[in-house]
Amino acid sequence: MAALYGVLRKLKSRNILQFPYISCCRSLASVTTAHKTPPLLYHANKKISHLIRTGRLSEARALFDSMNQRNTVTWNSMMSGYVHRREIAKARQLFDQIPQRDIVSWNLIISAYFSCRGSRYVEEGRKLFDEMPERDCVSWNTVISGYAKNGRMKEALKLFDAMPDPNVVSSNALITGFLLNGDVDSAVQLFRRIPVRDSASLNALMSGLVRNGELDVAARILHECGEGNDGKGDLVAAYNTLIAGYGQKGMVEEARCLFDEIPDYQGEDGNKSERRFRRNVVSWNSMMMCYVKTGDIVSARELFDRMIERDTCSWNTMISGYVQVSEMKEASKLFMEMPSPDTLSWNSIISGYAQNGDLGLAKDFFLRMPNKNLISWNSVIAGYEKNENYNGAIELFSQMQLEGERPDRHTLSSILSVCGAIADACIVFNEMKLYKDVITWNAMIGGYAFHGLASEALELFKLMQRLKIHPTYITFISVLNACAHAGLVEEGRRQFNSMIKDYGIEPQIEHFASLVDILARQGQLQEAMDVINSMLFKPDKAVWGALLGGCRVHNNVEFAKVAAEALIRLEPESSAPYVLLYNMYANLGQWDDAERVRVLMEKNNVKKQTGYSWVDS
DNA sequence: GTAGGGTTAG
Repeated sequence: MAALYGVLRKLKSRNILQFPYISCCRSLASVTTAHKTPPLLYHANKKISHLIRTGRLSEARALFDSMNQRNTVTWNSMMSGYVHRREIAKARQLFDQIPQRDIVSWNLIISAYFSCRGSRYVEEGRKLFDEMPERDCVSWNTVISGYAKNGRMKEALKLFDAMPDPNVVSSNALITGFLLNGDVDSAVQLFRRIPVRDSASLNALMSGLVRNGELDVAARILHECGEGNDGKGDLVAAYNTLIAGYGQKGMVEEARCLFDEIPDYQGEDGNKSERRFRRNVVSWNSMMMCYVKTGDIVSARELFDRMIERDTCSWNTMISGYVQVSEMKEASKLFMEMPSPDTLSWNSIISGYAQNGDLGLAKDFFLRMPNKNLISWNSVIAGYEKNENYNGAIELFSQMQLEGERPDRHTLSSILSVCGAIADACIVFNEMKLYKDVITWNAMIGGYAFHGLASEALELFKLMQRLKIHPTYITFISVLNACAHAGLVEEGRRQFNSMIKDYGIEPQIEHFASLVDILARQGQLQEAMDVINSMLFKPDKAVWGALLGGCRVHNNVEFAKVAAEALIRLEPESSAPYVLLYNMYANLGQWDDAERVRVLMEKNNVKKQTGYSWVDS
């Protein structure tokens, strides 16, 4: 046994036969651990990992704390629970306490740091990687994919060149990274250079190409890889990705063609059936989703009825289809019929009732659901807002934060619109005596800011400060928004700094977006760009949108191009950035550039939405 | 117990 283990170790260090090795090693490891580890400890470890896999982290921790004997596997399992939840401080605490760390302990903590956004974490992860006493290929792959996921391809490539045995996993990570940055050519080139590709290589390439709107390239490569390949089993996932990609763009016919290319065979055929090229659940789900996207609920249902094996996602897709066309009866019928509804199923039903004006049922389901998440709250709050039940929305908004759920931009946009009837909101606010906490203050300030009543928002903020009510990061989003609307550059900067210095609130991406907005609106575009470059966050839609908005007002094509390209990369299907850029070029008489934008839009199959004009903006 | 890839909800 020991000799065999040694041989496998050597193979591993040379990176030969990754997958067989890993599966071999897993079974072997469990055999050896079972031999050496006392049975009680062995079973306790199993239980911890089971609890973590089923999301019962606190139970796992209780068991961990109660154990009087632990080995490194115990520590690592417990750590992995925190890593999964991105609770990095707790993971680190455990890591620092482990009596005997092994490579897995190091790999775990490093992967934790790299999976958090923000360069501070990346640097810490890298520091640990440099410090670790011994590395295996997982360590290298973790760091390379970590850099790639954070868009830092320079470092990723440098490590790729430096690693002792470059392998297919790190190549796949690089492909993903290139495509996150929109670098299609490099991704395709690297893909072609991989000596022995596996199914994940093709899948990484496919999903990236689809995200970048390069459906033609994706289709070509997919068919190239399929030719002369009789073990086509691995291709199904790639087909599924492209089918879904066509669906996103409403190209149902192309999707259906691909779907029909996969042999229609369902059910068991006894031996090694998994490796055969045939439709699986995901293929059916993806095709169904294409129909749902275009509102063709009949065709979707046809597929649903033909499926022999349905999973939760099949049910959810079908339910969301009925919700979309407001057939709540059928939606809830399926919900009742389905074997085990998950959080997503509940959320679909709740948002369905909420959107269709049945707040009572929406709230009923909401109260009954077992595991609420942020989207559950957002769905029901959005429902109250759309149905003009403002008090209800604000009440839920408060309740949500009392239960420790942190609002995001979806929540905020509902709650800001809630203050749509600003006079009503004001009355409600003044009448609230008992329940006026920081959250209601936030809602009110946000309401003023949203309606461009900047001085009212800032006044209220000052009053709040005088009353010694501690503002939160949400308060500052509204305050900064108010400054943006009122064109108060200096005030905005001052508030941004005061938030950090006086209140110790770390700026989030929303605050940066506001700051960029403030500067860009006043034409300080270089300063706005400097802010973007200085952020630890990867700029998102709001940030680039703010910059683009400023560019438009101040007719700055140079920065507009940068912002529009970034937006197109983030949301290739949205027509707004194309139209904006087109109009700017047209205004300046740069017709060649304008035409290029129009062609690009056509190539990406983006439909111009009503409400945007080619001529006037 | 650690690294890369496919479908669904606000």
